[in-house]
Amino acid sequence: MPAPPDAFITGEFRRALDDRFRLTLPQEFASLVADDASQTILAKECSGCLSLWKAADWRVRMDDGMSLIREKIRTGRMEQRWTEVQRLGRLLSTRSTEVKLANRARLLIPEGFREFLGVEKGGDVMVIGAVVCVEIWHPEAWLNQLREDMPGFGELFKELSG
Amino acid sequence: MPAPPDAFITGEFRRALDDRFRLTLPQEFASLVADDASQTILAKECSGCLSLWKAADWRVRMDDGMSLIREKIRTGRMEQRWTEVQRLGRLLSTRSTEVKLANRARLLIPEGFREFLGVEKGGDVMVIGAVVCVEIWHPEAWLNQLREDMPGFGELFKELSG
DNA sequence: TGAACTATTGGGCGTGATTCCCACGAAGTG
DNA sequence: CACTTCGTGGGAATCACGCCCAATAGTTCA
Repeated sequence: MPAPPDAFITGEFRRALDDRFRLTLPQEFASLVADDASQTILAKECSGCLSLWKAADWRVRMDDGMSLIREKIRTGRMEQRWTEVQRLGRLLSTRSTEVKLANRARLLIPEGFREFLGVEKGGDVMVIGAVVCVEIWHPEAWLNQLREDMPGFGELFKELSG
Repeated sequence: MPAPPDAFITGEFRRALDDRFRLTLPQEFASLVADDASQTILAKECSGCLSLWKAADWRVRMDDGMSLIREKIRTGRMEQRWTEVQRLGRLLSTRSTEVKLANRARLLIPEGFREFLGVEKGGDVMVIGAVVCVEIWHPEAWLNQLREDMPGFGELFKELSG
């Protein structure tokens, strides 16, 4: 990530979804992933997990394919790349969307992301600070993830901090 | 791409065809693929998928392809391929039509395109922004496409379709 | 301990989006 | 000509979402 002046995003919370699929983020998270206009990027990570990003950070993360497309389009040279652009564009569309937080911290999970998260209306989710973004987990998926990742924590921490 | 710095077309929506094979586009898409006279190009992409283009963009896309072929023909590098060229010519004819968006951003899917899309009247379709065009997918075909393009999301589909 | 705040949650309501459904007219058929 | 099919237009019920406020719960500060 681009050395953000922002603090690391950390913490773990249990939250419940509305019957309208609204989720109020812990206020401290909201300010870290939203811009002044309360806009953020909501993305699909893996089954049972969504993530929230500052638009700028998300763009950086996506840059693999997208910036290339942007360039091609800008310069109008796209010869044989049309279908490729279409394909990536398609994926960009399913993968993420921009959303606005109401009341500074309330997120409406859009259709399409609900099924992906796999939580019923009114159900619980885990909201996790993942340093560079906020993750929203289906409780069970979260447990599985933990079981899988925890043993490697010490190793990973050493690797990333050393 | 034409100079007009049109915004990326993105977004994913589920929509229903009405009993007469009409599809109301998400209004944000309508203006991005239609000109002032509400005309757009409807094209066949692959079985289960149609696409909508601004006429200008479609022309550019075709020309990019055509000029390549023209070049090959001109330089005589088409020897054995004539039957294929012929086949291509044939396909070009059915590949696209110009359609007019009626009243409420409503698109009548013409005969010939219906079977290609493979959705019954009243059935659901997915409407996807593919950056340079809008795509209309048969739900099943869309899932298959995702499975193919996003193997990482593998588990999801097991759950969603199971 | 109590008052003042803040964070979180639940729900009302208005507006616009999406559907469902029907009417009208042109075209096709026997 | 009676009857059916299809393209078109539009009315209207329904639904979803944005906006806002009220109630509750939890914390901080005198």
